[in-house]
Amino acid sequence: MPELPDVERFKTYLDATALHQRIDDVHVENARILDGVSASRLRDVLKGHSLEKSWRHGKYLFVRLDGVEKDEGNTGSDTGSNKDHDRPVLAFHFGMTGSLSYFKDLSDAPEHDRLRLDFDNGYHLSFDNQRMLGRVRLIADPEKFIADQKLGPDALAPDLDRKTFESRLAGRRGRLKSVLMNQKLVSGIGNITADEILFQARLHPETPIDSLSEESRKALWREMRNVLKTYVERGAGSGDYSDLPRSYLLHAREEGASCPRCNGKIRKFTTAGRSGYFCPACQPAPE
DNA sequence: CCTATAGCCTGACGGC
DNA sequence: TGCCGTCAGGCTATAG
Repeated sequence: MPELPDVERFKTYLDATALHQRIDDVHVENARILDGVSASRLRDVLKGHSLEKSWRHGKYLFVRLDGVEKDEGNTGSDTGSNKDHDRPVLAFHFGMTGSLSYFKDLSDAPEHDRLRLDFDNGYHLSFDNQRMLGRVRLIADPEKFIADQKLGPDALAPDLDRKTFESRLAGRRGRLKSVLMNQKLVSGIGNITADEILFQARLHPETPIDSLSEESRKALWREMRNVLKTYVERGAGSGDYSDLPRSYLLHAREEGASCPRCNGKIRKFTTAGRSGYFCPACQPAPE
């Protein structure tokens, strides 16, 4: 499930619920979802601290910790350890399934609770991750993390402009859909939003990226921003995307469904092991 | 360097 | 009802 719009919703949710509360305890229900940090170290680092600020980059949700209590024996000398960049950051990635869940009663814990924080107000925050393809990390430097992962700029970053976008796609030879989903070029687009962007831009998913006309490249840029913004706005809150415009492909993700725009038949196809949908009439094959 | 393909995981669903 | 294959809103390691 979690693509850019979903992770944006998780950020809103976390901001509205779990910030600024002291973490009393940490439960790692399944250590498989941890990467680069042990359960005991994660607990040691989190305990007594609070979540202070979150932000999203592509499909990652970062959460900076703050020190509610100073470490023992580190009280006197102020060597700059209080600066933002010295505080560790939690990095959530949800994989194909998952979400965050904030609740009071443990009986309301999600079924696939993999990591749970207990706050001093009696509430809990759980990392819900059925298929365990998601990962939680503890990182020192988010900028470095993004650089190390070679992640491209966030697809909705305000300072990402069309020129930069196009320059990042330049020189690629792959098919349109797999290029859009390559997080190293632009971060945040997944299977659903890739299909939607291509549908709205009226581009065939298997168009070689290097064959796009100037006009098509403009449409691609425009619809990438439009579609992602629209998904974020309409999905905000519930994560129910049924309120998307009628002209959106999301309502017709089924072989043989009628195209929301031309009433032709929607077709199912497979690229890179992922199944997708498109309208052969609205999105004619290249050549 | 690049692109395309298995494999990782669990669970829901449809066909037999 | 039960079993089994398929498939799922992602990514990585590996092959070509």
